[in-house]
Amino acid sequence: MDYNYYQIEQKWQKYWLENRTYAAENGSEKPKFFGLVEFPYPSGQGLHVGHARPYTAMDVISRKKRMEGYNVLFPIGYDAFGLPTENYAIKNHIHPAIVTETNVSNFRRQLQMLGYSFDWDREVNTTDPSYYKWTQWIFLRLFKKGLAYKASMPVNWCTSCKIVLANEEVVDGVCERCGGEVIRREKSQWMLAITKYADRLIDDLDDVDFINRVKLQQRNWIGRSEGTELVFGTTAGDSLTVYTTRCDTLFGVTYMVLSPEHPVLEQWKARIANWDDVAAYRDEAAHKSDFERSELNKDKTGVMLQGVRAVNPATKEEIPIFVSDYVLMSYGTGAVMGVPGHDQRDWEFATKFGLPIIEVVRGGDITKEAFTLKDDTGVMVNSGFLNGMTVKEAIPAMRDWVTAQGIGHPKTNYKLRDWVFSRQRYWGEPIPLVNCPCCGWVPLPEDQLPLLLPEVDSYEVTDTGESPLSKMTDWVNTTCPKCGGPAQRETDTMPQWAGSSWYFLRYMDPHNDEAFAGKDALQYWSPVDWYNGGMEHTTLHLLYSRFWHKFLYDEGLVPTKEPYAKRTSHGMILGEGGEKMSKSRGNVVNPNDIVAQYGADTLRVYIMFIGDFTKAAEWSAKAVAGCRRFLDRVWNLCSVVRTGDELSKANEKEIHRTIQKVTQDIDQMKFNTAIAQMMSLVNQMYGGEPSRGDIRILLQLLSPFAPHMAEELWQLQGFEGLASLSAWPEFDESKTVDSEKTIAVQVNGKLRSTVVVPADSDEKTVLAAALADKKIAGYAEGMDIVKTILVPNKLLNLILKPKK
RNA sequence: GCCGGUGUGGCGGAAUUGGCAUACGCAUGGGACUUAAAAUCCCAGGCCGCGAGGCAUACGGGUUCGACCCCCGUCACCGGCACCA
Repeated sequence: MDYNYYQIEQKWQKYWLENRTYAAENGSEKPKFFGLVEFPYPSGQGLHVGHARPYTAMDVISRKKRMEGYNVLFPIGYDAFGLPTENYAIKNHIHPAIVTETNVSNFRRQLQMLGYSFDWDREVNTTDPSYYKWTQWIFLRLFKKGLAYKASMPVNWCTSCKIVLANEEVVDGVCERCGGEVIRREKSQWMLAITKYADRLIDDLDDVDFINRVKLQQRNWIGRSEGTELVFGTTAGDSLTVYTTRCDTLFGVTYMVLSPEHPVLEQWKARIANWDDVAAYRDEAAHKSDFERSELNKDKTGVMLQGVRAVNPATKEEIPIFVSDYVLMSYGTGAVMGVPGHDQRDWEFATKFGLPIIEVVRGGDITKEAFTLKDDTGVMVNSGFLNGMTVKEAIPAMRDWVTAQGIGHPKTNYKLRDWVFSRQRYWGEPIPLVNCPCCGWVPLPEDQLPLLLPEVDSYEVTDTGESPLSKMTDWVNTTCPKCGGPAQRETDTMPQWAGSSWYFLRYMDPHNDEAFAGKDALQYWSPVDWYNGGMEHTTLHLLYSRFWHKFLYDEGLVPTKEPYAKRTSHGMILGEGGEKMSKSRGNVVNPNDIVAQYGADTLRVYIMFIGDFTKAAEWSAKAVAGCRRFLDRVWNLCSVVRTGDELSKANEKEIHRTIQKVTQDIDQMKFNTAIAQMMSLVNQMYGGEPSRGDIRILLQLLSPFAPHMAEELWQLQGFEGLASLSAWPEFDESKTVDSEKTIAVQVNGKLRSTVVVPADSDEKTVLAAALADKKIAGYAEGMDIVKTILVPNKLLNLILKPKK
């Protein structure tokens, strides 16, 4: 009988779906396992083999957990708000909801085609009003706690399309669609105060099992830095505050620099003799994009203020103040003290403008470059009371001094910025706030949620940069929920990150219309036990969702501080030739084609066998065929009805080893070696007659990887129930060991021969066996055995020296 | 520049508290079956050498009875951040 993968896969997919085989149970007495994969953005291109890798991996893990007796929640959904859909809708004059519907159907069909054991009763879709009701509800909680606020923020503005662009639409400083100039423009935006959670987002990483590079990347992204804020007096009679991590170098400060956006400039306008130059420099900086401003850090530019100078509090000397765009308004205080001897950027600036460079830490050659080491290498000089100290000693000494003088204090800064939460787009969650001339921003009452997206005629953004919703005057004009007076709705929508920040919670209780999820469901399923996803989501999605979850925890709405107990990450699937798969390169592999040609089980086995799960892997059409060959061999071996429910003598040992290896490897995501071991077992079984008992175990181990075939053969052999719900086999370690061992024999560290001895033989026995070996005897001839090293059951090393 | 990762046959990759390097698969060669081919099944193989043996885990050192593995240095590639004071 041939392996008819098409019929078999159709049959079992239909069976699983109709019988709700993999539905998770709320309120079960069983231990739970919540395995999570990143839900897809349902693009028009459909599922990509890149999706198949992480999805198959977590499916394998979930299927094994189910067989191990867990109540498994393995859900899927769609993160369906987003730009590509909106752009497609604009271009083709189709409502984005309809585009989404079509794409979702396609994704669902493809996911089912791959035999994933998702609980299809729990599918979620972020664009569904019954879902985004709760996204809006959580936003309002944030708003009520003061964590959502309005601020003027720069946006990317395409001067030719006259629209606001997302960062990813700005390519090399120009508009991705038209190539037009992109400038920074201030716009009032909703912000979320994620920086208030910065410390906890760092510190709580100690309590979760995330792979190290995720933790590191999040820590670096948050960028906590411990330093000092210092106040400098000015000749204008006011003061200027700077942030520094090197307060020890205060005696070496020879100038100050302000960011072009620094507000003090306006205050000093009347005093600044060269105001025209300063204003011109400021305008020029404003017209530079972020890209231009940060791209070339080679040449420092700036203008010295005429008429205002600062005073170094340590030396009491007057020093000049500059404006320069190498200082960022968005970090620290927007002003820095210039220490050209010990900061490379300051060194370049001072060299260009001919400013004095003072050495205050001895140890380098400051005529060539700044000396920046912060360890014990340098010694303080030219620094009054700090002289003779190391930098490590001088930092706290100076911090104490400025604190005592009342001109400074310790301060922690972060690179992390607050989250810009507004988008001037149609296809996103409406922000449920009303702007009332009397009451200000007023949240919609809960019973008015969800605030639905209105039907609009055009999804095009306006040429003023406002959201398309702003043209809907019927929708925009409303009454204030507080005072009943005329008021206007917010017309910006939420970013795509909103819906994905809490979706894992909805899976726990997806049909609840009283709450985003019920208390019992949250208590039972929290936290997510294992979340696998791409490294590209480390600093945005993963951080945002941890932030929301911590907020919900503070509100008493979820039971755990952290949403995910464990986070792992997969490598990318590259096209043949080792390049990233892309439409333009024409190297995209469509899962539909592979399934049509070889079947879903082959695709699953191949994508798990392709290489180390955590590393990038190159697609190989030939190697796919090899995996199909393996499944054919399994089919030919197992489609013959066998006899004997006990394990066969010939295969028993290898079977126990395989159970052990597959069990351990799946837990460590070493899927490739688990499959290699099953291949070896099958190779061995070809050498003899496997019993029905042998086959049973093989099918169970194979079931997570090739579930359709395993199920079919299970039925064919007449085993009870479903392979995928059978109890995961256990191994007996004592049955995995050999009674005889092959011992490597080395002479002076080089392998010279091998001998076979009973397991656990002592040194004497092994040595005797070794000396009985012709080759070893030859080496030992005329030599003294100086030393022997035995690694039990593995190796014997003889150290020989010529006899005297 | 800073942070992290990786480097093993013709190819994808195995092997870690330091103990037989190259499992498994692809490609290749040989054999069986076949009128023949495909498919299938079996066997072989790091490189050099007739052989004894020698040389091999990016490169150069070191520690060790013994190093793909640990330490020091160098190179290459990949990812993240990047004027963060």
